[in-house]
This record gives sequence, C-alpha cells and structure tokens, in this order.
Amino acid sequence: MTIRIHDSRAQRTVDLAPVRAGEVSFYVCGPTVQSSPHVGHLRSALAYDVWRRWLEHRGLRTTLVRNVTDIDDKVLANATDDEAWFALAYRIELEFTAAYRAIGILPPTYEPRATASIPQMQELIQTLIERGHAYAALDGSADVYFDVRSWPEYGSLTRQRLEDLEPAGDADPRGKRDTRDFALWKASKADEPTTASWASPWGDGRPGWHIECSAMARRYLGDAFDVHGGGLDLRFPHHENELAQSTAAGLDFASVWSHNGTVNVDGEKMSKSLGNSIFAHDLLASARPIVVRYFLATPHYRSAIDIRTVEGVLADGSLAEAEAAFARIEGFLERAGRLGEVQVGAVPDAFAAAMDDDLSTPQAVAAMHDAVRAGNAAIDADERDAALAAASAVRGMLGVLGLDPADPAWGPTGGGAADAALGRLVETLIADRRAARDARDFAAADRIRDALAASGIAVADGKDDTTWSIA
RNA sequence: GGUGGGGUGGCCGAGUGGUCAGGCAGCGGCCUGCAAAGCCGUCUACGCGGGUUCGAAUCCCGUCUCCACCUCCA
Repeated sequence: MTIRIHDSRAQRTVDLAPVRAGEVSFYVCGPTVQSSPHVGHLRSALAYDVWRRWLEHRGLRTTLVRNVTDIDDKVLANATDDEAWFALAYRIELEFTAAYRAIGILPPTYEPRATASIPQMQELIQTLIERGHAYAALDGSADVYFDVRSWPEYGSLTRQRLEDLEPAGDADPRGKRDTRDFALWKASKADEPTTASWASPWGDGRPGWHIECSAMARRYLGDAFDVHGGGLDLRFPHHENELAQSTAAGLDFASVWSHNGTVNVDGEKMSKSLGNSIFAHDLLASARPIVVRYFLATPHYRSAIDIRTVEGVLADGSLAEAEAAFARIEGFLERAGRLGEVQVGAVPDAFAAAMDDDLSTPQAVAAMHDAVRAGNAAIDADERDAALAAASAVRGMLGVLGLDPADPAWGPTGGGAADAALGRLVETLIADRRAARDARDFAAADRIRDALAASGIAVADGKDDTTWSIA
C-alpha cells in the first residue's frame, strides 16, 4: 500500500514517505480569530480531518497541529472598548470550535495559540538574524524584517521571481532594505494596547503574521515533519514566507506542501466586499450538519467548490442536491437495518485505492454509491445476506469519511417522551390506514396518508409492511 | 506583466491512449390500489482549429475563454 499526496511545491503527486516511520505529522494553518467562521474555514479543516481519518484507517498514527492566530492586526482592529482583543479572539475561537464540531471535525492533536509561543518565535528570529537572513529595522523602530535578497530560494514555493513581486504591505517600507522584505517582529505602536505587546531583544512588540507558524510547527512537530497544509489562498505570501523563514533558519521543515481548494458562491469567490460570504452559521441553518459534511467532503479536496443557490436561497441549490444524494444512502442503511444488524465492515478495494491516490473522494464516493445500488438490488431480490454485506461495506466507507449516521457525534437518533408519543400516534394511524386498504377503501387510506404528509411525515408501503419517516 | 488552476452531456462532478465514473434532474419500464422508495433501461459530452496514432476527453502545436494568487484571507 502506497499512499500518494499532491505536493504543491514539487507540482506533482508523490508517495507519502513519513519522516518518522508509522507516523504522519501535519501542520495545518488555522484561522485568525477575528470574525466568525465561514465555509472556507470549514472546508480546509475538513480536508485534513478526512486525510487524518484515512491515514489512521490505514494504520498510521497521525499528529495534526492546527494553530489559532489570536494576535494580529485584524484582531486588534476588531476589538472595541467593550471587548478587548483577547476577549474577542477567545469568543471567536469558541465559535470555530463549535462549527468544527458541528460537522464532525475531530479536535486536532494540538491546537496552539500564537500568543503562547512568543519565546519560540523570538528564538527563531534570533537565529535568522545570526545567520544573516533578518535584520532590525533601519529606522530604529523595534521592527525586524526577513531579508528576502539574502535567501536565493525565496519564491521557490510559488515559482515567482523576486523582480516580479510587488512590495509587501505589512510595514512602513522606510525601515526595509527591500520593499519585499516582510515583518518578523512588529514594534508596538502608541495606539495599541499594552496587553498586545511583548518584550524582545529588539524592543517591545508583537510577532509578524508568518513567524508564528514556523515557530509552532517546530515546537510541536520538530525541525522536520511531513505535511504542511492550508488553503490555496495562503500559498503566497504566507506559506512562501514560512518556507523561507524556516529553511533559512536551517530547518528541514515540511516534506510536502498541500493546499485545499477555495469555496465560491454562484461562481464568485466569497468575499466581504461582494457581500456573498457564507458563514458556518448560514450553512448549518440551511442543511443538516451531516449533509454539510457530505457536501464539503465529496468533491476532491484540491478542487474549488461552488456553492450554487437558487435565486439566493442557500438551501435550494447544491445543498439540496447533496441532501438528496445523502438521503439515498441513509435510506438504504435504514432498509438494510430492518433485515438485521448492520456492522461496520471493511471498505471495498476500489474505495481504498481511490483514497490512497491523493484522497480521491469523488471516486471513493462513487464506489460507495455502487455499493448502495447493489445493496438496494439485493433487498429487492430478497437476498438478505448480500444486502447486509453491502450495508456493512457502506457503513465502513461512511465511517472513514466521518459520515456514519449512527455515529453519536451526530446527536441522539430519537429517544425521549415526545418521540415515543409521536411514534405511537403515527403507528396508530398507519394501522387504521392498513385496515382501510385491506377493505379496499382507498379514499380513506389516502386521507390518512395526506394528513400525515401535511404534518411532514412520509409513509411508504413495502411488500409486507409500511414504514414512515419525517421528511 | 508574473505564477498557478480550469473549460466534460440539462446541472454538478470524475477520468493523462482502446469496456462503465458517480450524483441530481428528465424520459420509458418493473413494482404499487394509486403513490413514494427501490431496481432495470435510456437521451443530449468532452471550448475551438490543426497534428501524432490503428485508435485521443486523455499526447503535441496553435487559439479562444474563465478563475485564483501576486494586497488581509481557509
């Protein structure tokens, strides 16, 4: 078994060769906790959650670090007199945690906050200065910049030549040797709260955006690790700068650079200026959480996902299609469940081969639908064993994808006095309808069915029994 | 201008040389008292123009076009 993964730096799909045998280490860029989570954040975290589940399924131990950037220009900008920057950051962090959990994303192995690794960042900066790749600002401020001209490999991740790049806009260029140099350490400014300032050898200040990831990846995963992941939009400048910092400091850093695709809405990139951002809250209000996960996990993790609405209604476009497709799978498991207990079975070879090949979930999901169809056909043909075998394979595949409806993560499936009362009521009506049908009084039978339908309850007549479900 | 990724049937979305992706929607059939669900069958494909090849969505050349990044962004 060889697992292949696409490396953005090499621009090709490579065999995954862990730095430490039997263990795969991931560093994934998490959010800057400045405003509520949107679909793009969910998609990115989900992509690496599925990676992790698959690798674990293959018997590899995984360590996944996903950071929380809790100090940043925007965090400071969004703070108010009533809500300090650290209070804002924590409130938003909790929103992220809730959104991740809602769609079944497992907590990372570690989830470090940037503010808890300031000494490690300073150590890295010091190393860069000593090696001649960073310098204190020329204007006497406490700023420290990375010297891009000192590092010939700068630009190698995104294959850009220095001359083609535009100036980095992260600080007053007067203190820079080159406008494309970027900040490692940012001097405290008069209008910034003292709580957002740390002492350093170069003066009070706070870390630049990129250094935190280099420092935390090293702290939790070591000088060399396997996969650095994140959204495609982070490739430049963020990942380019991370790579430059870490390698210029003498670290091996990540073996593979992985980038997940972005999320668009009706063909346009989500952005605040267009006013078309879809927040996790919107998505979860428009579809069941498990369907949201199905919707986000089914396309390949490197392709763009386009969320289509129907005249702006989120629930009616591609989410509705996902609901229909997933309901088909659930319906099969439900029918099979009436024949006997459905175990969590082994995944078919086609599914495993697809997942091994750079996590090709579209093909893996196709294999799952094939099993659903075969299982449904077996039910129709009264082949109980074949039906249950197909169902257990489907459960196995769903489990790996984090989509098993029976997983407690999706909440209790029924139970409670109200559910029990509803069940008895519906069963009574169904018995009445059965009596009417036996008497060939179809008008009465249809009245009962219509009444149930009007309450959102669908009935379906099988060969020997009638089942019902809440639509 | 630089870097990277696309253009596949009504819609979404796989597929790097030769049998089928898969889903949603449609149509026909089976099943049903009628439905629903399910199963079977089925239609419209590979941006355009050349080329290589016995054979191309898949390789080569040209061309049109869309998008992302280069500026905070998962």
